[in-house]
Amino acid sequence: MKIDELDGRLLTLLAAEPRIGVLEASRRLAVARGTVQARLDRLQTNGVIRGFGPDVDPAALGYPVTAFATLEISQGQGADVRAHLASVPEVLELHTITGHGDMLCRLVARSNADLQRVIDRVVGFDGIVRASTAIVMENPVPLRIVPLVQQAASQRE
Amino acid sequence: MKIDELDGRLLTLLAAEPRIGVLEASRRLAVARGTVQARLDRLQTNGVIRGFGPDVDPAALGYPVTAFATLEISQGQGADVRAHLASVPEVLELHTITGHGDMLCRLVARSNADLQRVIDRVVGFDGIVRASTAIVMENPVPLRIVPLVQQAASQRE
DNA sequence: GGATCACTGCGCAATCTGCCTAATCTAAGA
DNA sequence: TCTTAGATTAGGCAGATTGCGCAGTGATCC
Repeated sequence: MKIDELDGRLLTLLAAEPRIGVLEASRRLAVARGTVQARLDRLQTNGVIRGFGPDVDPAALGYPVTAFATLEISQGQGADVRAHLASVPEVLELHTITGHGDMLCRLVARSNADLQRVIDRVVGFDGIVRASTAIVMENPVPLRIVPLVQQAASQRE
Repeated sequence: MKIDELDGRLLTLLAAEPRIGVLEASRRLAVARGTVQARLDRLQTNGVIRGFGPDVDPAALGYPVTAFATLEISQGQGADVRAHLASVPEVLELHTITGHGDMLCRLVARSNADLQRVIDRVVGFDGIVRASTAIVMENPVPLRIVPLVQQAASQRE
């Protein structure tokens, strides 16, 4: 979907201050309330905005350790492995990636020691041939979307 | 921070239907409005809830390709490399991970061909010794937090 | 026995939302 | 150039929600 400059400003504003309502947003953007409402509807209808889910910090919940695990899956076991990984709460996301049956998943744990337990649980499943884990030390760029939105918004086409 | 069962239900509810207000939430949870308000305040104060930023889908914005790149950084160049990566809109997040100056970043691109451009831009910087990229094919488990929240909420201690 | 803390149920003023209308603009097509 | 569909604006209205405060009540901890 094509995003224009106003959409970009709206998304940036919402990212910065998610709690503001439609009315306040329209004031900030210096447009009519109806316009903001229409833009929001359109952005949501087109799937640009998936929702406004609460952004929960695993660290604050007691899971300060994050890690990425690359898994090698044996042929034909993909579906089972996915179901298994989906059943582990500490698996925050899972991707299948290029490579011979490879998957990449993001894990969290209560401590480095606890990470061992999580990994054991993750890889202790038939079909997972090999696993290599990288522990996250710092997060210089937390998951962000604003720069991309602004690039998309400024792109004439 | 310790999360109890009510916090868990509240977070789960908010994740499922982010648009509902405090009043509606209190009805769903069968507690007083003030309680929900107090819980929300506490969760936000303690950093469990970082915010309610709009969840933007890069694919809907025209960036349907996601990839993870592992970068090897030469000693002492960390800060510069971080700044460089932070300046690239297509870099959605960046982590430093275990390994000798290794970093892991999530990228998006408009197409597989465009990904080449992004990668060139990312790695075309002094201090990046080596890079290996894995393209995401499927995303069986999108970034989620509810299972972890529920586990944390049910954990007596 | 206090004392503290969380929860409840209530109320009020101010604000916002959802929905609608009419007029104006704009950009693209005939 | 004229026409038309879509976007934007400025208002309006009823109803719902929010922010805030307060007293009463359990429950828990010393």
